[in-house]
This record gives sequence, C-alpha cells and structure tokens, in this order.
Amino acid sequence: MSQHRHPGAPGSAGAVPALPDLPEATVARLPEYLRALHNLADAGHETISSEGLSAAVGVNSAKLRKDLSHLGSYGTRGVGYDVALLIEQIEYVLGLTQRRAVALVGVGNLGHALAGYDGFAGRGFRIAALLDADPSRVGEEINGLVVRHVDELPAVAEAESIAIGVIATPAAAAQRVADLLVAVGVTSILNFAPCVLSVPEGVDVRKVDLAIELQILSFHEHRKASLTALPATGGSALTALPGGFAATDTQEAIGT
Amino acid sequence: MSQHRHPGAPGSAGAVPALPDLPEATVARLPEYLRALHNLADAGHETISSEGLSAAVGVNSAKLRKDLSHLGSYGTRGVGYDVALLIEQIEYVLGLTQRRAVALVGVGNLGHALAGYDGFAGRGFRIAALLDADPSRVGEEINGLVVRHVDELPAVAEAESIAIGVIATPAAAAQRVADLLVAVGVTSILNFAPCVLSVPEGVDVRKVDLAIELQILSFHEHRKASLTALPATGGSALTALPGGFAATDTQEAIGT
DNA sequence: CGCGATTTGTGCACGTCTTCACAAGCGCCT
DNA sequence: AGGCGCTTGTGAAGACGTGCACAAATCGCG
Repeated sequence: MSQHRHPGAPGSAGAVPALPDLPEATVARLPEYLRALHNLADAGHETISSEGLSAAVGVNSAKLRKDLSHLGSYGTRGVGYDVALLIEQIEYVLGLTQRRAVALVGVGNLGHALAGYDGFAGRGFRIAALLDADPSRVGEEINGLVVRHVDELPAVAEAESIAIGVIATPAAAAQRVADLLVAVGVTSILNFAPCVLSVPEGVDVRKVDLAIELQILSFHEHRKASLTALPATGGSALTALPGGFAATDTQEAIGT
Repeated sequence: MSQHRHPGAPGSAGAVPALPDLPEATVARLPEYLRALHNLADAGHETISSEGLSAAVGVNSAKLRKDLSHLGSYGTRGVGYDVALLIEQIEYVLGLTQRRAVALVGVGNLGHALAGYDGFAGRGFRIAALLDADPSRVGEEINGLVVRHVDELPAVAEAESIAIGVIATPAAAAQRVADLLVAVGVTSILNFAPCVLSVPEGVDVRKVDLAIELQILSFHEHRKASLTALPATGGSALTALPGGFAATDTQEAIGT
C-alpha cells in the first residue's frame, strides 16, 4: 500500500516529481503550516507533534495530519514530524525551491507599500519589476528598483522570467493590465483591484479586496449587535446560544 | 418575544429585523454582489436578472439566487431583481447602513498605504484613527489624520466608537495590539501581520497575508509546470486531464 | 526482549456548499 | 382573457471539507 518512492523529495534520487493533486483547502493551509514550522525551527525545535503544530496554527490536529498525509509526508509515530524535513517537503510542494520572480503593476498607494514590503524575500519571492502606466511615476526608485513603463512589460517578463503578476492599479485599469500579463505568458495573478478579472483557462487569479474583508467583519459586528440586543431568551428556538455559531473561515477564539 | 422595532430596515413595511443567520460562504459573496450592483446602478440598470448579475460577479446563477433567497430578497419572476432595492437589502444585512469607524494600528509601509486608500469611504467605512507605537511616527499627518500613540487607544476608541481594528504592525507586535484592541471593546479585527492571533470567544479575526496568497499561486504554478512537462500520457491513472481540476476559491477562466 | 506510552494515518459519519433541474409566478402580447 | 416566454425560488443529489475515534506503528525503558 505504501508508496516507496518519495514524491520528489528535495535532495533524493531522480524520482518522478509527480505532484499529488491536493484539495484546495489543504493548499490554502500549507503556507500557514510552513510559517509556523519556520518559527518552530527558529525556536530550536527539531521535531513537532501534530498536536503541537496544530495548536500553533489554530487548526484541528486531525485536519492537519490529513493535510500532511496528502503530500505523502513522513511523520514518525510516537515522535512526530521532523521540522526541517517537513519544511523542505512543503516548500517543495508549493514550488518554493525556486525563488519566483514577481512583477508588480501599479505603483500607487498600495503598490508602493507592496514594493517596500520586505516579507516577500524571506518567503520565496523576489519582486523583480515595478511597472506603472503613469509617466510621472516611471523612473522613480523604490527599494532599489526603478519603476518602468508598463509598455516595457514584454521585455521585462522575458528578461526576468516573471512567474507571477501582481495588480495594484485602480479598478478601471485592472482588466487591461491582466490582459497584458496574460499576453506575455504570466499564468498566475494576484489582484488587489476591486473588480472581477476575466482571464483565459489555465490562468489562476486570486484576489484580495480590503473593503470586502471589512464588510464581512461588519456583517458579524451587525449580527453580534442584534444578538446582544435581544433579551435573554429562555428556550426560543429562534436564537441559538450566543456562541453557538462556528466560524469557518474566520478564526475565532483560539484557546491558548 | 418578537422585537417590533426595525433597526433600519429598508423602506418597506414593518418586517422582522431579525438577521437571518446566513451561511458563511454566502456572507463572503454578498460584498461582491454589492460591488457589482453598484456598478450596474451607475451604468443605469434598474433591474438585473440572476443570470446577468452572476455573470458580472463570476459565479453560478443558481448559487446567486440561493444566496439572495437567504436574505428573503424580493426578486420578481420573469423580470429579475430591482437593483436599487437589492443594494439597500444587502447593505442593511451587512450592517453598512451605519458608517463604521475603523482604527488602524501600525503606520509603517503597509499601514501608510491603507491609511491613504480611498476605497474605504465609498464602501461604508471611515478610518477614524491612526495609531503607532513608534514615537517618531506619532504626530505625522496622513490624509488629514494625525498619527497618535497606541497608548491613547482607550481614549480614541471611546471618542470615535471604534467598531473594527486593523492591525498592520510587524508580526512581533500583533498579538499585543490585538489584546489591546480587545481590551477596549473591539470585537472585529482585520490582521495583516503574518501570525496567528488568539482572541477571546466572540471576537472575530480575519487575516490577510500577502505572502500566503503568493505561495498558493506558486503551488498552482508549480503544478501547471509539472503537468505540461509530462509527455502526453495515454491512460495513466496518475495524471488527470490537464483541465480537470476545478478552482474553488480561485477564480479561473471566466468566460468572455 | 517485551511492554506501555505516545503519536501518526485513516475509515467513517456528519455537516456545509454547490449544482442541476423544474415547478411556480409574473408580465407582456395577442 | 388567455397563453407564452422568461425568471425566480427551491427540492434533491452530489461533491467537498471536517472531526471523531481507533488501529497501526514507533520509541524508550525496565
């Protein structure tokens, strides 16, 4: 039953690199595990149990074990997981063994901040290019990088082997930029503009919309307010007990 | 038992103000519908069919109808939804009828950008306070707001009725700030720091981690690369057909 | 060398979310 | 008035994700 070859373990023999096709939910959690593991490694831990790691991340330990089992991970029963090995495995699966080049389009308010954000380098990415359509911004130097005109994207993409495009433009320009990115072969886009992008099949788009996050919080705030406004209900089937609704995406009340 | 006052139900008859407890997945989509509806309203549309709206947002139309039905929405069969009415309904449910005050803690790189982001005002929020622990940043004026020291948070929270706290500090300071926010009564937190926050029950935390988003994209990039690198497989049960995995969270390949 | 403590990996049941498909309702046109 | 086309709202089925609970595996110790 057990596969003897490691999927493509970092330093091992030239086995098949076949990536197991992980559930999306698992993929979304792997980066969190990775971050926690780095912290643990820095703190000197050599091994960690699923219980310990799950506590650090704030997830159910069974879920964590299942996630790790999906990538054929090697934990040791009775002991736990080897922290360094697990880091290697997750980084491999996430494709972080190569430092991917990111092109950032739109050096306005937000783009400026992203360009200066130092949290990327340590996590497997390199901002390789800054681009903007506004001629008055072209030429500006941010964090050692010079802003170039967006028209130069084809040249830049080729020279730097851009793997991921980040859109931090106003909404009105986002679709145009996305088309441009796609045209030069970028197949992964992170979109900060508040709009829906349409892209051809095979191109992945993730979006981050700050206002949406706030609005979701606002809903819960509204809801909590409407609950506490109610008098203490005896047995009314209408209102669940105040803490009775579980938070799915939102992390809530993680015990120390 | 039945509350007769309606907190602000849109102009209609005295319906029950009780917030239906929507599925989390629905709550997360409502803001997207709202944004699309505003666009449609600006474009002059008075009504919109579920098909049309779902196309604009990039979701399945049945899903959209079910989402809207959850909030007891009034669509008209054979016609569609009244755009203005639907906007009102969604804004009410999301608690956007009152402009909520947001406190932003951490005016570094990212915080600076968030403070200057003008996309909040139009979406129901007001940045009411900027705070930082670094004395050298206190006193700086950004977008008409003066940065105050984080120790002043209690006074600020009371004066401004802060409803939501945004943490844009380094990871090391995030937990401390979260504790502070909770202490002054904030029950909704948006966390940009790359770390897990533990908060008491009843406090909602949403997080945005830019590096995680990139890492998820990196996985898909890695995966796509490993697929195209394979020779055309005949019937190997290992590799699914290239387009065979559906994108759940990630939007992918929206037609036209 | 065997035993107990510990921890992984997973079968199973449950809940949530998604999608299809269709009846019910509405307006318009004849 | 009646019928027809369009659109909503929803029942039901399937896919997906989660969490419990336990067997299998490993280590350390006497």
